[in-house]
Amino acid sequence: MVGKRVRTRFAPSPTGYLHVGGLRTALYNYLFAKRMGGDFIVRIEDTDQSRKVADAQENLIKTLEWAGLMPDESPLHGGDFGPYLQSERLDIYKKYCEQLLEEGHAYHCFATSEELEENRQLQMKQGLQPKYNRKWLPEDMGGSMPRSEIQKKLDEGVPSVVRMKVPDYVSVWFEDIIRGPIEFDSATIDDQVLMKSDGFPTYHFASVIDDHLMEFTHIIRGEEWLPSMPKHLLLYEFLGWEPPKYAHLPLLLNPDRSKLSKRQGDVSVEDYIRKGYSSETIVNFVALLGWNQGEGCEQEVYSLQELIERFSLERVGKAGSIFTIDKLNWLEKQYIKTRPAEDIIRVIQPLLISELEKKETLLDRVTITGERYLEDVIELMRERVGFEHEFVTFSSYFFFEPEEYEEEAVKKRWTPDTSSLLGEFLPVLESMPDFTAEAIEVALKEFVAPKGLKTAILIHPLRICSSGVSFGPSLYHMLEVLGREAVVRRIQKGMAVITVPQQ
RNA sequence: GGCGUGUUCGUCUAGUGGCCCAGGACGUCGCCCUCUCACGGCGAAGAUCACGGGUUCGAAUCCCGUACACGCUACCA
Repeated sequence: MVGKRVRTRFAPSPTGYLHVGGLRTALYNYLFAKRMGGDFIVRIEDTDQSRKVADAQENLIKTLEWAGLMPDESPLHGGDFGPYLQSERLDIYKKYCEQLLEEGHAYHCFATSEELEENRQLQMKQGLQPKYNRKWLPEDMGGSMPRSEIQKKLDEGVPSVVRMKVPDYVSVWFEDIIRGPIEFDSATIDDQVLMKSDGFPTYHFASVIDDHLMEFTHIIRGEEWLPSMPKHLLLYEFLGWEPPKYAHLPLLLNPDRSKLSKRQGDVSVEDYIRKGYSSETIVNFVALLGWNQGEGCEQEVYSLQELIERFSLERVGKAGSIFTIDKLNWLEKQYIKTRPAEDIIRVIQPLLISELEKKETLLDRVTITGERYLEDVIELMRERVGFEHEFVTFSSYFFFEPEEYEEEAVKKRWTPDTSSLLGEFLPVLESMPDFTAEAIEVALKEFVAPKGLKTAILIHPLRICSSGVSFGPSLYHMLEVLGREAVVRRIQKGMAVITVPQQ
C-alpha cells in the first residue's frame, strides 16, 4: 500500500440528477485524491436496468464538471481502467462469479420472488430475522439440496440467481477511517445475491470487483453502506484480494433528521443551479457540511483550491448534518461581493439581452448592454443582491422604465410640495455641465439650502421617480449611471403621474 | 424485531482530562454608520455538552448502562 498512487471514485447510479448528498460524496473523494496527488474517477453503476434513466450519466458528469470536479477517468473521459460503465463489464463479473461458484463460495438459487417474499412474511410474523432459508444450498456446501437437482434445473433453463455463501459464525472486522474499528457477526448477514436472474450483478458484487480491478486505494461513500461492509469484506477474502481503505461519510439530513430526500425541498444540484447559486457557493457550503479545518480555525469561505490544500478525512465528523439554506444564501452574497465584474457580466449580459427581447425599454440598448454600463451597475449593486440574476431583476430600473411606484414609499415621501420642488430642480439638472454624482450632490445641496430644507426632501422623491422603489444604491451614483436624459424623463413622468395620497 | 452508527446553541460546528458555568459562523434581535436598502462595525438573546451511573483532586472530553434518532435488513443502489 505504501507509495501507491491514491485513486478514489464517485460511483453513482444513473437514476436521475445529481443529489446534493452525492455532490458532497464526490467532492470529498475529489478533495482527498487531489490532496494526496492522486486521481478521481467516475464510474457509473447501471446494473439495475429497470431504474435506468436516459441522459442521467451525462448530466451527472456535466454537473460534476460544473462544480469544478473534473474526473481523471470516466465513461466520458476514458482511461486505462475502463469500461467505466458497469453494464459494459458483464463478462468480467461473470468470470468471477464462475470462480466463486467453483470454489464453493457461491451457489445457484431458484427460489422465485414470490416464494422469498412469502418466506419473509412468515419469518417476520414469527418475530424472526428475515433471512434466506438456504433451500438451494448444495449438500456438499453444508446444505440439503442434491447437486443433481440443481443441475436438472440448470439444464431446464429455470431462471436463477447466484448467492454468496456467508460463513456461519465468523466475525468480520475492519477499521473505518472516520469511525474507527467496527465489528460484525456473519450470523446476522444474509446469503447475498451476487448475480441477478437477468444476468446483471448486484451492487455488492460489481462494486467489489470494480473497486479492486480499477485499483482504488480509498472508498469514500455514504454511511448507508456501512451495514453491507461484511459482505464486501467477505467477497474480498473469497477472491483473495486486499481490500482498500474505507471511509463512511455521515448522511445529509432533512430538517426532521431523516435521510435527505425529495419531498422536503430541493435536493438536486440542478435545482440550486437554476435558482442562481454559483458553483463556488455550493461547493464551499457542501464541503462544510460534515468537515471543518479544526484547530480553532474560523474560516468560512474556501475556494476549491484551498479545500484541496486543507482537506483531510480525519476531520470529517461522524454525525449527520441537516441541509438548510440559510448559510448557503449568505455564502452566495460573500462571493458576489468579491467576484470580478467581468465574471458577473459574462453571466448577466445574456440574461439582460433575453429580457430585452421580451420587454421594451426607452434606454439605449447598446449602452445598457455594454460592459461599461454593466460594470457601473454591478459596482453599485453588488452588496445589495443575493444572486447574480438579481442584477437584472432586482435592479431592473437600470434597464427598464419604472412601471409603477412603490405605494408605501410614495405615501411616506411625497408631499403636496414635491411636484413643484421637482419642477424647480429639473432645470438645474438639465443645465449642469457634468452629470456626475459629485456634481449632482453639490447642486442638490445648493438648491435646497437657501430654502432652509434638507436634502432628504428631494432625495427620496428623486429615487422614487427614477427607480420606482424606496431602496437601492446611493442616489447620486444611481442618477449618474442612469444618465441625464433618462433621469429628466423619469422625473417628468413622476411629476405627472404621482399624486399625493389621500389621508 | 435484528444489526450498525450517531447524539455540543434553532442550524453548521470548535473542543481529544484542568485555559470551557463551552468558542466561532449562519439565522434572530438591538445599537451605530446613513438619502433608502444593503454592506460594515458593535452588542444581545441562545447549549444544565441526550439522560443516568461510574473512573478521577478535576469530564463535553475516559468507561458502563439507558433513551432517542437515523441507516441497513431487496434479484435498488
